Amino acid sequence: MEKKEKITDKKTALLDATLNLVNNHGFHKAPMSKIAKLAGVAPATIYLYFENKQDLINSLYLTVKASFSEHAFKGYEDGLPVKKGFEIIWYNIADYKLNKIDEATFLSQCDNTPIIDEAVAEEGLKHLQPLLDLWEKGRKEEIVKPLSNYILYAYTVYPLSFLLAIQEKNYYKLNDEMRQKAFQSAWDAIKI
Amino acid sequence: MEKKEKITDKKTALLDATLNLVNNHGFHKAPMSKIAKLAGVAPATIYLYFENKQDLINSLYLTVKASFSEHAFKGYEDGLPVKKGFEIIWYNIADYKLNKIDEATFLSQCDNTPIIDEAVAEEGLKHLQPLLDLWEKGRKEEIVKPLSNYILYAYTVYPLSFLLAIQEKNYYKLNDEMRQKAFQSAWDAIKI
DNA sequence: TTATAAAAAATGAACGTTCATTCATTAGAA
DNA sequence: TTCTAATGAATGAACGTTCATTTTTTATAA
Repeated sequence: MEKKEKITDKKTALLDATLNLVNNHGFHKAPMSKIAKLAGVAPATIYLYFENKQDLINSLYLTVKASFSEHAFKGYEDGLPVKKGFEIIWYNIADYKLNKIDEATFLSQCDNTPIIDEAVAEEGLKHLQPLLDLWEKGRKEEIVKPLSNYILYAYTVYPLSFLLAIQEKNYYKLNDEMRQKAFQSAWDAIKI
Repeated sequence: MEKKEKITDKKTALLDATLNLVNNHGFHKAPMSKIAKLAGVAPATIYLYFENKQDLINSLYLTVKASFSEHAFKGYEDGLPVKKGFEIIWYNIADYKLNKIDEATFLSQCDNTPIIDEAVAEEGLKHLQPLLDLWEKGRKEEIVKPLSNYILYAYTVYPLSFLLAIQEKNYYKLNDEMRQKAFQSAWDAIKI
């Protein structure tokens, strides 16, 4: 028990350190030596927990992606009305992107650069299935426009990445009122 | 005349090479030696045209951003009706993002990572002013929702980045019909 | 035009540094 | 004592950049 916890401890510290360094300085300025130092560990120790740097990055990506997906579907269940279900998921994602800033920023970076191995990136996509199912239902009920999942995603979830980036740069937080308006725009974009 | 052209030639070749390597393998796997080789030039030659690697990347960013902005406002003029003006600009941007794939992919990467110096990144933003002015007009005429420029951008232009990425990964091209539907969604998101 | 000198552009090898990774050794728990 | 986790110094490869030299272009004079 204790042993397991300790292992997780250092592993987590390493993942956290990597997240911070890659976010703030980019992959190319996040050397293993600095990651180790920030995690309070010797460089060689990294290799007890990860095969190499690429494995470290891939693991971080999958870890963060999993936490994101878990967040996205909190309180959601199949069978809810389409708009209600969509609202729940959308606000969950908004909360994650606008509060867990470091994690969300890192995901943005991974999705827009080739730093993650392709196979790993694809694995990260599978978590969104419930949302895709919901959209399918919405299309059948003619509540949602007959658009591909890609386009629906592009106009509802993806804009949140931009709002996150803006929020970070301007050091201001999107308040509840703005968030409601943003949701309305997302819904207007895809509703029939 | 000839001299000027030749200089531009090598500089252009270097920028092109950088664009390709950074796009396909990321900044950290785009060493100066490879950039030089791909441009058909000796490594030392790069330093005749650019101060260092950072300057090379910054220059590339500004060059591409300028070409993007030029494209965005082709055929647009002040005084057009808001929806018409927005349509022209939106389709221009869509054309750019979906056809000039390399350039657009590179811009995405720059906007989501810290590889560009902050001051340079801010300079790249100034080009969009006519669109911001148009939105201001739209808000005054109560055609466009009273949302900040950030949100309007997030729901109209930004989604195109996602569609670009998808198009790249799936090797399919968004046809005209899909493009029209995408425009409709963008407009639905922000119109009153 | 041709020959030659001066200037500019381009080069490839070399430099110092930084990096990811390894390994012999040590510290600590069982 | 035995075994595992952790270490810090060591290593070789790769990197960005520099520099002495060569090649190409331009300018000048015959």
